[in-house]
Amino acid sequence: MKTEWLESFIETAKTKSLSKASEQLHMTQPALSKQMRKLEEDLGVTLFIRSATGVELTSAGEILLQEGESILSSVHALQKKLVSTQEACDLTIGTWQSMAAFYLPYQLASAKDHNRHIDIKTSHHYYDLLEQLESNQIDGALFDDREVQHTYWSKLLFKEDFYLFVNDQHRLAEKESVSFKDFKEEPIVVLPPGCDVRTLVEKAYNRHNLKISIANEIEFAQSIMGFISANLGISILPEIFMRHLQSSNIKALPITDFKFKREISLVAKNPDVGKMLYTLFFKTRS
Amino acid sequence: MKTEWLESFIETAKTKSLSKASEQLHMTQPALSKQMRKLEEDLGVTLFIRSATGVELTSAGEILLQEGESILSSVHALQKKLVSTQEACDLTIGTWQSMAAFYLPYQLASAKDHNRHIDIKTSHHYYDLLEQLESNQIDGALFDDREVQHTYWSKLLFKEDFYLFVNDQHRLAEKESVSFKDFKEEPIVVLPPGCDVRTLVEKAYNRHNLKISIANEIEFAQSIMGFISANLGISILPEIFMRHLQSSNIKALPITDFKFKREISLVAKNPDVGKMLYTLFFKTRS
DNA sequence: TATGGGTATAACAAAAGGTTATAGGTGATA
DNA sequence: TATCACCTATAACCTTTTGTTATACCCATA
Repeated sequence: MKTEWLESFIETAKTKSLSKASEQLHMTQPALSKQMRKLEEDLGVTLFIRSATGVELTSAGEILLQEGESILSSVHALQKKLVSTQEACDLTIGTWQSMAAFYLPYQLASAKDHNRHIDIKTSHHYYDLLEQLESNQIDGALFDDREVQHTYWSKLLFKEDFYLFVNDQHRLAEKESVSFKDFKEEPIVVLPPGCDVRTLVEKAYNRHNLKISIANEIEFAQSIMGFISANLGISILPEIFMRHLQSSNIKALPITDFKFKREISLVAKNPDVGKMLYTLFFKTRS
Repeated sequence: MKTEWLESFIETAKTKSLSKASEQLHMTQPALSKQMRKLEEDLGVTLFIRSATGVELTSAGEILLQEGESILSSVHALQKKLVSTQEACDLTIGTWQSMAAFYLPYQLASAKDHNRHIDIKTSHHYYDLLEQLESNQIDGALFDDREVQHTYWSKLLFKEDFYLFVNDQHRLAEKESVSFKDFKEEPIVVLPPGCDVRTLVEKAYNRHNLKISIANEIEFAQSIMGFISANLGISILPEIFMRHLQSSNIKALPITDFKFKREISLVAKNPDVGKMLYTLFFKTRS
């Protein structure tokens, strides 16, 4: 049985007329006539006595009119409750600014059929993210958690390579690709410690027994791009920063001997919430 | 929203699996998958977290599982109540045996979509029918009520002519039609007084200033046919008796100067019940 | 007896709901 | 780590439902 039929029935019973009710219900009279036949068939009872002057209720119809309304209203109440409980748990995702700028919006946009509000909170450090997860300020976090001790639910989303970002006037800008020896002496602009990019870059330098020479430490990745654009420095950043680079004077060069990749995972305290976030926003759709 | 969706949801929530639930519900897994998407869309909430290992409920789903069952059961209870109140008022129709034999069964059969039990009670006299109407032993009666004083609801169903019924060996059997002068001397077999056929036949004789000559008075119309079939008499009966006459040795001849018609009406004490009976069983369908 | 308001039906178009076939993810296991 | 069993999602297709318009018919009434 359809609740819509019940609504139609109640209107029809009240107006004692299929034609009048059909106007109220914004449908045609034959459509309503069919609906009411369906309802009678479905319930197995005769609800109306139809005549050329309108319809009147049978005794079964009278009962349905009384009790149907209460059923309908409990359905509506339930629906309201469901929606509100869902709204009550609007979701907040914490991550780096780069992800918030270049990745998250697209993912959120790709999930059309959800009905939740998503907030995004950006951080500069692991421990900010972990703290916010622990205190339920955020429901999920996006970062490379391989070097981080935690007991949360986690799910790998994607891996990405690192590139050397240089101004197109830089001496290396002509090259197709670079290796550590090409720039090992050169100071680079880095993100602050506690961010996965910084950790991985340091690991890569260590692996080559090189000591990283830091030109500047900048919290906002966007500012690093500004530095490079002004030819004030170079930097090592993951692939995601290449987006929106087309019309700029910055080049991203593959680093042949940078063996590490960044692996962004979705981390959540509550596994159910994590799975839901994953399913709704990050699962690759065909 | 469809109650069927709710049932499907509950089964799915309980088995935590679309495939398993779909078996229980006797449908295919993709069909159930579609249903649950529809339900989510209709309610505007996410009910499941789907994964390759099955589904789990979101918090909205948990609530729906709890409260949905009670809604479903109240719907089922309501339906039961409706059916039983309708069954409680099974209908009884009173009429002559001829109507019960040649007319009523076809009318009842032609109304396929009702769901009531109809009883038929036969009588030989007006006052039996009226008494049973008054005492609610019958809900409706079929007879020609023009000569009967009553205050009930009434609705004309059809009119029919009278014919002279004779054995095919009878001297009049060769004629295409007859008039009163052809048989005015001949005694006829009649139904007892108090039945509309008898009343109308007497009126017709009176109109011609003839005195009816009664051969036999027989309560059961069927027995009259036996009399004629054995060539023991002739009779004046309405058209309805011509049904099932094909393979018999009885002929029905139009009576050219029999001006009266029988007018069978549906008579009911309660107008609503009358209208319902009319609508369900006697209204001419195109 | 024409007319206006009521319901039912026919014919058709659109939407919903089902089916099979198949893809692709996940976890257990050899 | 390859494979298998099992899960859900999607595509393509067919049938049923549900809506529309046009029209017939019934009935009360002016």
